[in-house]
Amino acid sequence: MQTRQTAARSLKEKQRQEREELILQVAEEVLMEKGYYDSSIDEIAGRVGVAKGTVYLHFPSKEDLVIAIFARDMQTFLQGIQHVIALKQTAQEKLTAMLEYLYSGLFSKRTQLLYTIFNSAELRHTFMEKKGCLRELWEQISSLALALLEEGQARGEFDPEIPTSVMLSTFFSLLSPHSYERLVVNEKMSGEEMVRYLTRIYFGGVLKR
Amino acid sequence: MQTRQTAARSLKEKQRQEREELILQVAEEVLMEKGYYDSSIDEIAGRVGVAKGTVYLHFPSKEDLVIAIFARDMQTFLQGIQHVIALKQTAQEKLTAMLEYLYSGLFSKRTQLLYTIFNSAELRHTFMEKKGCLRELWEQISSLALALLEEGQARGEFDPEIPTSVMLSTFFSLLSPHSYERLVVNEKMSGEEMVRYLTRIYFGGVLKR
Amino acid sequence: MQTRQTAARSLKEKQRQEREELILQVAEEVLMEKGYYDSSIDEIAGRVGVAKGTVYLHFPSKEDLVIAIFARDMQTFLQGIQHVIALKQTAQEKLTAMLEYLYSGLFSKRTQLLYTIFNSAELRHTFMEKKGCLRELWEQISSLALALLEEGQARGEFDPEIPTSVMLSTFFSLLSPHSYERLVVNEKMSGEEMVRYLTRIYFGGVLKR
Amino acid sequence: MQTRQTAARSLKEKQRQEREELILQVAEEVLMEKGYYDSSIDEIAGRVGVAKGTVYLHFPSKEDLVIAIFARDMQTFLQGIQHVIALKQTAQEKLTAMLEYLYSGLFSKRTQLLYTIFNSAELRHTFMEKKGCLRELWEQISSLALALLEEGQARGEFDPEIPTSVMLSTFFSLLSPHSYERLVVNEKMSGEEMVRYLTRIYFGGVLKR
DNA sequence: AATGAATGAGAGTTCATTCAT
DNA sequence: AATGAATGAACTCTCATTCAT
Repeated sequence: MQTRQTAARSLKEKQRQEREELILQVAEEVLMEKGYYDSSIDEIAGRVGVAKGTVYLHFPSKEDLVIAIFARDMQTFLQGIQHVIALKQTAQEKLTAMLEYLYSGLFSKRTQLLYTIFNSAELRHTFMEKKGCLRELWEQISSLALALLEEGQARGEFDPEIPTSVMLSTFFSLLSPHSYERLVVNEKMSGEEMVRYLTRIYFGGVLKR
Repeated sequence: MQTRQTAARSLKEKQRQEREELILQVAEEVLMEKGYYDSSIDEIAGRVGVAKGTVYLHFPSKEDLVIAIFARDMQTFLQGIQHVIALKQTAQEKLTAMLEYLYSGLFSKRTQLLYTIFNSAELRHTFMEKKGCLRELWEQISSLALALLEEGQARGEFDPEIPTSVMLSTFFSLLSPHSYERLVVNEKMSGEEMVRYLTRIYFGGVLKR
Repeated sequence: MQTRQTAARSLKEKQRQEREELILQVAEEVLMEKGYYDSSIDEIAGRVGVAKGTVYLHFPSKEDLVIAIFARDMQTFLQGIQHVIALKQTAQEKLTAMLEYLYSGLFSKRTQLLYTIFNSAELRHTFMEKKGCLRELWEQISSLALALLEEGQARGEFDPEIPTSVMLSTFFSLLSPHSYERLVVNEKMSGEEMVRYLTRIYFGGVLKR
Repeated sequence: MQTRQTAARSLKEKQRQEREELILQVAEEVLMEKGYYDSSIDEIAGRVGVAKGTVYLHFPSKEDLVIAIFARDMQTFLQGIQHVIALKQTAQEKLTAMLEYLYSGLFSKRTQLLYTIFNSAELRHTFMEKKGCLRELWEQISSLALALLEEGQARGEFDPEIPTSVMLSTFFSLLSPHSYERLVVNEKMSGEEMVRYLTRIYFGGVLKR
């Protein structure tokens, strides 16, 4: 049986988490619009509709707020990826499913955000190469893809003369924010279609077969 | 006939241009070392050996200075690319030569710099989508590659089912700063070797032939 | 006869006072450890084990909390001093006993705290020269010593050519926190020994007798 | 012969030093009025009549500004003290001259300021016990007085049973800001008179001779 | 033309205080 | 009565930009 107090406490806790989630969402939006340096805590707080201090109640610094956003996204990625690759058989199918997942619907924007960080030397250093959990999460995602590439190579699916490290880098470079903006935003190509072409290039090359 | 005055004036003009060139070079170095937000006009002026105000005599704002750097780099790229592709026959050879040029020796760092800007939402907006000059240059470079892809496709070299816009995006995504750091900086792969693998993937795919 | 209600009320009142006392004790500790500006209500509440708001139920502001601490300490001092001087005969003995009391055992740290406040322009202004209570208490302690000095002077014990106001100031300056730290903390001199030397200087001067 | 340029440069340099001096003076005033924590760079800049940034042009941080103030004061003290003690013979005369110097005219307020810092545990730690030049300067002033006390004791002038470290601490405790405010500000005693009484107590004690 | 001192808006961060629950 | 989330003013510090010399 719940006492009134525990009920109240869990209500507060729930509200707290809702607010934290709201801050994370708004901060992610602002981050995607303006990038790390042009996003200010003032603006994030303003858009959420709380005072600046409230943001600091949930996240001890701007850096920590951004890390929380990325950690959440990467965890979502990791779980989603693990789920979708479990449904496929070959390495090629699994890698394709990974790409489809990363650039489908809701996640495409988040993927863009992550790319932005990874492609900026300064930010990558700040957020990935320090102790934090982000490095670890990235290594997990990265290892997952690498394992598939090695497995595929071992089984004779993939070109044995290309180092898997190159295959891996290329795999994650397939969709830069630049490409995304050009193809999906400007040329109105659907995400699915884009992924279809990208995987076709990745696996088969651009040459006529 | 030149009067003493016009001679003096042209000397000054020459010195002015030399100084401007020096500022551009130093600013590019600083930009590559520290990124856009951590580069300060103070540091650039300091390294050049002029006062801060002098930088503003040449470039009306930090933004304009950076635009000038990129414009110069992109012009160099454009000319270099035009030169190297003139020496090759097929579209594939020409595109390969383009990549080799972009990531060879001196230019690899500049290429990284450009990629960083293009892949950062906030900076791309600031530098590409506002004032025309950079956008126009990029379109030229981009058109050059696009023309090769279309030509190659028309001649039956390239897969006719992949839209050339996708081929183009993928072509320019081949080397992200992330890949560069991973492969060249961490794994000590040579630039040439990396380009060889990337073109092999680009043209032939990762599948076993 | 007490009704159940009044009994309950007095119980609550007792708990209230115990809590207030606990807050005072903890706040004093924190104050001694960190000084006025580096002590936060958050930390005090945290160490007491209550919420921040609860501290404000007892003390309307940080300033008032600190005033309450000092008022309590000064009242303790006043009573202690009155007690120890009652046991002595001459003015010199009584003053010596006062010093011994102030810097013995438990009180030395509180004395330091008071000195810190009194010797800081900003804090003295805030705490002594505004609201009356502390000022009044200090006047009482001060008057007690002054009366002894005047009495001693009248009886021919003390130098008649030194104004008692100067004797008084000097008396209270004998042990600055600076001296305390130097002699007791760094040089490991015992409190008693230090008081012995200080009174020797105060009463007899540093000259050879 | 001075060129126009060098003349201009030295003018600028002169103006720069004048401004720096003005900032130091104003900052010292504010510091004396409000103490370290309640002084803000905004207020100092405002009183000087410059923008906040200008203060940071001269001093890299609030801490450094305060250190500069103290360093300047302590250097002035050190030189003044060395000068006045050179004119006296015995240790007693020299120490008296030191006190007279420290609390005379212009310096009395600065002395108060230094005392405030020395008597606040937190500030002493920040400003004295780090690497800075302040510790060194203080050691020099302190050593000067200690040497006189030891010399006086060796020559039989001073009580051989009181450790010189105690004599030293007591010497520097003679005039606390508290005493100063009480005697000079409230009771309108002149600085000279006060020093006369203080030295009388210090050297001869308060007892009737 | 060249300087660099001066500016001041704006950043991240802290914390005493309030008040709905 | 007790809570602690929320507030927002105030802080130190930065740096692109201006302008008197």
